[in-house]
Amino acid sequence: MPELPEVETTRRGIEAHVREQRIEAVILRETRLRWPISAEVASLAGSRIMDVSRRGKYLIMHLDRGNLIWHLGMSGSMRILPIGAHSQDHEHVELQLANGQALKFRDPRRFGALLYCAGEPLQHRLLNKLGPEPLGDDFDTDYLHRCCRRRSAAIKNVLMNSHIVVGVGNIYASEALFRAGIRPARAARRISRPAIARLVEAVRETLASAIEQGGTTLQDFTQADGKPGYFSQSLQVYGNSGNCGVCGSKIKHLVQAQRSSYYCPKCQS
DNA sequence: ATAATAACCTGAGGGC
DNA sequence: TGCCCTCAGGTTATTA
Repeated sequence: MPELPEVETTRRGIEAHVREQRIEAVILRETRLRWPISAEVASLAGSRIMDVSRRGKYLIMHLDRGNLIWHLGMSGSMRILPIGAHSQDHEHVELQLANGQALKFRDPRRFGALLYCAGEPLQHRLLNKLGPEPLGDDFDTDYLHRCCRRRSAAIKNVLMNSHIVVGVGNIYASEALFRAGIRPARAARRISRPAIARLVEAVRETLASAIEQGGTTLQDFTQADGKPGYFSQSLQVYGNSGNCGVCGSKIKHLVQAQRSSYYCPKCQS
């Protein structure tokens, strides 16, 4: 589920509630996530959360003793609720804080992860080979053009490769390609430099706009206060079985790397 | 190195 | 009502 905007929305939603808070108790109801939650996590009661940062789709809680690295997978979400609030199904992890609030991690499909990292979290093996942040200065036309120049893979698959650029998932890949006027199946090496420049801007604008609206809710995702993300209303092609809002053409659907893609055959080439 | 494919899970929705 | 099928925001490991 969550792509970069949803993860960033989550980070912003929980930050003020968890920052500087002591963890009074760690409750692990289900440790079988993407990787088993290690026993070290259970022994973090008494530690303090210094801050919450984000790298790609990972959330990083910096503690006074090590770090917690979270991933929301396909169906994960976090909420802040008073300790003792009624539990839902699939609330696998709960951090009870000194301020009386609990951070609850819910993930029906269990593709998410919670890892303990004693050292520098950005050096963790899952994070140390990630591509640049799409909203940062390192993601520019030169960079993406270099990545695409010799690749025969479809541009949508290139965009979704976290070793090339982080945070762009299945929804926003289709949306950004629509904004840039590029078909998702185009071979990356066949895309002109001006089109690459448009794509860089399209990715940035799409993600920034989605963050402003609290992300996109299709099924599972909620913000930390329980509200849905409102970018769903701004989707132009993803999940659209009707017509293009710009030209009226019927939106086309295809499957790439086992994922659904959508595009307008007239606006995108 | 790059590219394609299967795998990990639960739940919702449609057709019969 | 139930059963069977397909599909869903991600990413890693394995294989060509």
